[in-house]
Amino acid sequence: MINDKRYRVLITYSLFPTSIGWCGVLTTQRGLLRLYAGYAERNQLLNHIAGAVDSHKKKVPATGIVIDKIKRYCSGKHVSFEGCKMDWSSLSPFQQKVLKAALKIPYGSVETYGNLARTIGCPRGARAVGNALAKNPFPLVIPCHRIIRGDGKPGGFSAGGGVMLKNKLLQMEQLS
DNA sequence: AACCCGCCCAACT
DNA sequence: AGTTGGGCGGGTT
Repeated sequence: MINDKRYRVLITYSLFPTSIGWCGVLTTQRGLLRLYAGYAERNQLLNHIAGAVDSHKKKVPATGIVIDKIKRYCSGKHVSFEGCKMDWSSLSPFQQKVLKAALKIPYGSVETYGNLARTIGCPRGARAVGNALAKNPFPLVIPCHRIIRGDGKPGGFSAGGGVMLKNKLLQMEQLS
């Protein structure tokens, strides 16, 4: 539950439908706080948001740079999320290291959990990397779907649509 | 000090 | 191709 004092200031949220399902965005003045993607039902998403933050939040229209990028990405466009301001304050140093390394994997390419572990100087930390990615608060923007297992299988995906969505995103990027 | 994991690798069948 | 078993490191309770 994100109900820390430091978040009490203001959280805004928006919901919007896309080709990969309902998506949602939570923001603070520090930037993007959390992103949701791939929900079949709007209410599902709403419940997840309700479970993640307390009542100090305000609904705002689904507009803005980040949301526009997400919409374009979901329609199959080659979108760079570079420059998106994100609120990292609730993440551990290790999670930040993993997510920032994942951020560098370009559109249309993939990397393995093991290799990502090596690039952050943690050569036997593949599983720890998976653990950190499982809690990625910014799916799509931080492309955790581009990280797959060493044997070529997709591995897991904890955002809205599960592994099905992971495969769909990878397929979308190959075709662009 | 136990668990739990979006893993990996070698060694099998 | 699938399965098994040991090892792994970070996070959570």
